[in-house]
Amino acid sequence: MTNTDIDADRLQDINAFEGSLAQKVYLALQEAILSLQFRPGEVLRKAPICEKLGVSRSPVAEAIARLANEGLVDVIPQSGTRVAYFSMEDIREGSFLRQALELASVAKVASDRTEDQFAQINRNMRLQTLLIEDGDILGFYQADEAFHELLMLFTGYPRLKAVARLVSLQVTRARMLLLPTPGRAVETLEEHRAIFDAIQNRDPDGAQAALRHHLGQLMPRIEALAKTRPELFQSR
Amino acid sequence: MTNTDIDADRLQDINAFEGSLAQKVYLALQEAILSLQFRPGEVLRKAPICEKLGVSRSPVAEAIARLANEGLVDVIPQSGTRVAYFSMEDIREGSFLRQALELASVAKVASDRTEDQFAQINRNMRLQTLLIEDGDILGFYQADEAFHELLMLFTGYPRLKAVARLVSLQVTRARMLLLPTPGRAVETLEEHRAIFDAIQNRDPDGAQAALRHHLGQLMPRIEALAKTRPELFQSR
DNA sequence: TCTTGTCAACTAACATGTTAGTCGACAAGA
DNA sequence: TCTTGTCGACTAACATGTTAGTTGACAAGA
Repeated sequence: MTNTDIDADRLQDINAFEGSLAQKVYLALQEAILSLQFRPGEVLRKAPICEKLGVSRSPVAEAIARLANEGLVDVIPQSGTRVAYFSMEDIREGSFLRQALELASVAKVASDRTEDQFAQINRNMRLQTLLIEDGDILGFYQADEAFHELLMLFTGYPRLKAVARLVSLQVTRARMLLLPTPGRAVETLEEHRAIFDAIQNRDPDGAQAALRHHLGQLMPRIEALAKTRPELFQSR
Repeated sequence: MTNTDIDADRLQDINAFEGSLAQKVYLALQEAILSLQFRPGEVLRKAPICEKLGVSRSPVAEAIARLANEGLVDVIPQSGTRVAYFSMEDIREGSFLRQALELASVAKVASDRTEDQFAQINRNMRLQTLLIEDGDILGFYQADEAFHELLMLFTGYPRLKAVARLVSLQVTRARMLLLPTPGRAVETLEEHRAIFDAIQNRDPDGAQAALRHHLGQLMPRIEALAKTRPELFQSR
């Protein structure tokens, strides 16, 4: 356990976020953890965080409690808090849960979609195509996320998106390690198109199959990371 | 909004639970809300709760924050906290999310189950049968829950059960209004048996279909409540 | 070199003090 | 009767004080 570094003050300004102080601190810390600015195993010290952000211990304590609940930090009572290591078990589970939710969503959307909803998905698909044509990988990444969010949004269940995000936070963090490539983007677009076609045809089973294939591409790429970057998966 | 009653001190002793003070208070309050001892619309006052439970405001505040996050209470900032009303939208969503998770689980279990796991499910099924033979409806209710928990447990994903519980808390609360009947218990057992048979035959699709049918029985019965007990679904 | 015991520094958890904002009762006026 | 404005009681959110428990460094002894 030589890796007991202390976190520095590489935190965004708190006012970049909105809500209560606790909410702001929570978002700032989560951002830092998910973007890997805070690395697995690093110790989170409350006092420096309070000082840096200019708030008292209460909102920081509440924020850390939420992060612990999400599994992004490990709290050792009466001792300390550290950024959670990657865990393949957690990531596999998160992937499974997310897939379960998205499969149910896409089936419902394929069945129940309105024409207006379809038009919005269509627009997103054309945007994806456009961004790939321009080689804007980062933009495509965002459109990709928007595509999945649209599917969940159109179920009409407002909490769905938040739940899906919650269960797959570890997956989201792990994805940060996968550098996006043009080749993979093209493949992704094709997989999205298969889902899109099934939705157009109001084919729930086809949409599920296409989505299952799409999401199935992710885990093998993350599994490979466990061997490339073993230090991030340490202990646990 | 004439229904601004104040909550009384009908709370379990805190030491019936374990964990930190905040955890104990959280569990005690959640218990009271889910069991409908605290009724929708009632105002939660911190001071009496602190006094009754013999703790300071900190753990109570943390407990209420968690309940708000789960949607069991509505916090009006700088004003007050009240027990959330039932909302058909919330309940439909919870049911959808739970079904999504359970469908994925049962398919995986039907595919991957070990003989030992099957034996445990088999034992639970025989227990259910036994309890119905004896007319022990309450016991059957618990075995029913254990049946579903086993399915989630055997996926090998430890958070699954907690997530499923989290997303369907409103459904759980609503179920408290459905008085269990011997007739429904017998039907339930038959539906469980269909799932069980598909698991025995390692038939994921069959298991999903059987589970879908089983879970599909619940929502219509809850929908009926919205007309029988409209006061609980008020406003929102 | 390897234990073992002590102790200081640090922490989470809890208690308590403070503040700004909301709500409802009630009175004054129309 | 109905509106309107004031004021006090209450609240969530935040700041700060307190406590008990853990950890790790280090020295004393084997």
